[in-house]
Amino acid sequence: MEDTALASELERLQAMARELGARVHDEGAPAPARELCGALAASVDRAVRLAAGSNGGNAGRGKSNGHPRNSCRKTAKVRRQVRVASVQDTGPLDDGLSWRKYGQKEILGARYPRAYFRCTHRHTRGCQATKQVQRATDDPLLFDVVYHAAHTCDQAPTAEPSLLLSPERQLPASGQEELGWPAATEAQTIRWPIEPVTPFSFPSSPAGAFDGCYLPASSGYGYAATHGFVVDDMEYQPQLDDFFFNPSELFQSEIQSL
DNA sequence: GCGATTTGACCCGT
DNA sequence: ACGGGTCAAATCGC
Repeated sequence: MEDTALASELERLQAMARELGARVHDEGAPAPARELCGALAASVDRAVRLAAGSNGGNAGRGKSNGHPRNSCRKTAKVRRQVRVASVQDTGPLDDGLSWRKYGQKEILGARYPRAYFRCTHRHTRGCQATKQVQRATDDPLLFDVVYHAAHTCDQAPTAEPSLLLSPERQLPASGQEELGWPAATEAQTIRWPIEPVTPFSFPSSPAGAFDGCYLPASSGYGYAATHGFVVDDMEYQPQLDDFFFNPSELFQSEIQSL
């Protein structure tokens, strides 16, 4: 998406978030709903700032470690990069897929370490899917999630990208056509452990944990976060539109889960 | 006991 | 030599 279009969409989202907040407040919605709206507004504001910083095509991406991604020797394998915003600093990451953490490294110039995950079924089914998750230096509530390869095991992402805010910018034209990505898009939902000692300790989750709902009905982590996405992939646009035009439905499901 | 996580060591590309 | 990615033993939790 071009930057101007992105900015336009974000402005619309921002306006709707404010409108929603006003309505929720006026109609005496439950406190959790009002808090959620506030969190949404904060997340949108961050997204707008990021988009503003993306003029010239670098919306915070690649800034996390101070090095352009092209400098990474494995850049060619990068399939999708997703910048994820967590409104509240609670709850672990969960995308409905089964990931197993196999490493974590301090990255030069980055405040937070990078965590490495691979598919739980790597050995049993030979699934080569991996992802890297790193908290953004410039905004601790944002996460850069980089997916490598695609899941070749049977599991499919069950979490729909219900809160994709906006494509951040396009990936370099590095052969997405050969990815074999599942038809269902992947999404990240942030649930943080409260003030984690190590920034990345995302318990893997069994497929089906979300049951198609953007938030599970309950969680031992105490759901708090509304989750924003800033995605580097145009495939998310239809879901973006859904969110833009049906935000109330989304929040209804969230409120019910509280 | 089994599977997941942690973390230091090792490997590899630049 | 350095930095990023992965391995694998130790540890933890259910």
